[in-house]
Amino acid sequence: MPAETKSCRSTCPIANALEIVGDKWTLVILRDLMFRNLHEYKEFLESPEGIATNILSARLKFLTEDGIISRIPHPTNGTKKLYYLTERGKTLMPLLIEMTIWGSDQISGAETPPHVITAMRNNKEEFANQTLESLAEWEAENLRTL
Amino acid sequence: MPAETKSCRSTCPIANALEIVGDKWTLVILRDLMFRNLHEYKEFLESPEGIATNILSARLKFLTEDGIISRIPHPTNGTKKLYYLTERGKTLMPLLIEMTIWGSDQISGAETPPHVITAMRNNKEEFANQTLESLAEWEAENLRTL
DNA sequence: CCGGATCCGTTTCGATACTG
DNA sequence: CAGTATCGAAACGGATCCGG
Repeated sequence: MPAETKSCRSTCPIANALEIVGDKWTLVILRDLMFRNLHEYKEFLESPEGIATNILSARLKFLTEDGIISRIPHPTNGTKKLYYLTERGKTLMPLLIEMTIWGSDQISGAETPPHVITAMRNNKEEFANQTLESLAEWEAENLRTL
Repeated sequence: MPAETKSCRSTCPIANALEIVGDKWTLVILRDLMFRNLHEYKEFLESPEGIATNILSARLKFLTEDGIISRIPHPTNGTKKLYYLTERGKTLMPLLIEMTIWGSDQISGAETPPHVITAMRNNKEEFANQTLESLAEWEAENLRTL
């Protein structure tokens, strides 16, 4: 009995997400953009995971070419750039939220606040909306020129 | 306003998921286990992504040691083994579902059935339950000996 | 045959030094 | 400060070999 018939509708399009989701550093950058309000090259570098400069450059380039993020010159500081999520990039949020939830309750008893997580788990929608809102705030401040 | 206070509660535990989610081949195997009802070494090898034997071995080993999957000797064929998701492994399903959804509607207009996806998107719970059910069916047939 | 370990040529990654 | 060059380390893919 061919297994393909009963499950995996449409050849399991997970493959299309592998380039993004299957890469550790890409995920770290996306997390920083979504949940930590980071927008600068230097800020990404200082993330606890310790990404290297060439890796960061490569991933930012890939994400930009792929339409997940975009960038502008820093409004006041000419030497800096600001990176931010495109609308397409924001569609990855449910995925990142699931990652956060799963990562939270796997290290049970560790440094993870107990019921904050269950709250997040029960209010994914609200959590997503709050996060989107804070992204919108940042955009309102920094993307006026567009 | 320090960005850390308003978002990223609890130091963003995404990091805990990176070993699993940040690896392409691990995700491919998990997809095969969850959505394609594959349970044998050889079946994984034949997946369209084309994983190499040594890579497959390494990932299966890691996933086993990490408690995501488990394995038993094939009930009728002594030389084969059967791999299957543990309860812990099944907790990754929401994440894989989000990956599937995201992968589906990014390749817009491609080989993806149109409204099947939106149905899946609107019925994540149901889709998850259906999938869990089909996993349970398989277990009922193959894990009797436990 | 099947799972899987080992070896090897090639590619990719990543830490650091360096440049504009 | 953003990004590149370099170079050793690791991962990958493929083939082969081994044990049951």
